[in-house]
Amino acid sequence: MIEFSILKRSKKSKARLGILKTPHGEVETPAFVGVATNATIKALRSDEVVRTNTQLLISNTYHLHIAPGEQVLEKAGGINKFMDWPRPTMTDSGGFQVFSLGFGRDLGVGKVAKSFPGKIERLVEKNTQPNHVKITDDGVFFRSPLSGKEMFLGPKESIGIQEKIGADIIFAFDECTPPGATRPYIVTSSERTHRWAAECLRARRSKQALYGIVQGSHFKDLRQESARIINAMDFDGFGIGGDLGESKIGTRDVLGWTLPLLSEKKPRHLLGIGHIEDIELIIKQGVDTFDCTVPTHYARRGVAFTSEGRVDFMKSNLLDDKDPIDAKCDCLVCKNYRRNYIAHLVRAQEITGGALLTFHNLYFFNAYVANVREKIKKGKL
RNA sequence: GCGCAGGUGGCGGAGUGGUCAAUCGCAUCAGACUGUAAAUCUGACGCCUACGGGCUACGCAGGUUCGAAUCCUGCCCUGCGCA
Repeated sequence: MIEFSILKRSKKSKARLGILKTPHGEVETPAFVGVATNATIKALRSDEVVRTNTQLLISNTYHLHIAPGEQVLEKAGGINKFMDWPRPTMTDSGGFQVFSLGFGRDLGVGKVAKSFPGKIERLVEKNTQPNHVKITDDGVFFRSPLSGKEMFLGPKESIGIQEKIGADIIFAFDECTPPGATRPYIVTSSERTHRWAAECLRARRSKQALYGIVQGSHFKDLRQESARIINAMDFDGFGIGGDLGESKIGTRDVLGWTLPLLSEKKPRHLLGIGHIEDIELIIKQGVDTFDCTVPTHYARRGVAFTSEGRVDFMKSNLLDDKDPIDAKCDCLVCKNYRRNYIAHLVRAQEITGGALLTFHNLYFFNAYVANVREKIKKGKL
């Protein structure tokens, strides 16, 4: 059960300022969503995550089903109580794992094609299957990369698991299609995703908000068709998933084709996109929420995002640097710690290094988006 | 002093006659990362290079051999044991 209200529509772009009300409180949109795949922002306590001003978290059906199992979360009283997180939550359906453990793994790529120049030498043709995942009309057979155990996830299974996990917002089970998939592949895959979307709606018993996911890769007509089909169903909001083209322009185009076809009254979530340089671009197209692993993931690799760009704390010259991570940041880490110490921790592989950078990066991303909201409010964006 | 073990690239440590500029790990350097198989992965890592290759190297100095990090002799050094 959610309520979404739009406070302001930009005159300069398709950006909108809104409030998303959930059983666990309100979210000011546009909002960054922290990725807590395994019911945690890796390296941080939930109370610390609150202090990064993260408003909303997304966890993962596939991972929590494998361990500890959704029953554990159900018995714990739902994911909020389980992880002592007081604010709103989402769960992804496992649709991304169809890709990441399937073609993504085979091809050695992520969902953003341009990140892997020259790597996608093999097109994914219709009727081909990935090596470690089997996609059928009813759902997907996975083999856990950790245990090797086989499991099946389809629309009904995903919804059943997500209901037990108990997030405020859940997603329809879809196939996140790989970059390099041919048009015939996308046609077949999208049809299946649409069928699954309808099944997810039928399967839902809870009062959780359910978002349908638009696919269609970088093909304009397929994206538009998918948007129309998903929009016609009784979803509470929308996810935009899959391959978003080979450049920022591609991403802008896909959103430009898709979002105007979706009901204005319902929130739109862009799945898995959000480098700093993407944020204004996607918000200007009318995205309300978006999640991205980048701030947390890069933090554990020793990279901080700052007002001056990325800073790699593995570089030895930072051992002599007595400045904070970002002089313009007022997060707890920037107030209390200097670069030389963090560089030492990162280089010595001390977990505290990753934790401090995770805190800063999340704070920085949230502050960045808060500033974008401010710009919309002031009519600057 | 005697006995035993050993001295290999920044470090640890393989190799014990040719396929060795020398497995591997660490460190170092560079790159990647967008609904997290991810505190991960990839590459470089003696010197020079017109990228074909060339040069110097396995404690030091000699020797044996077509050929030595690998065998022999002497020396130096380290650890352990016994005096």
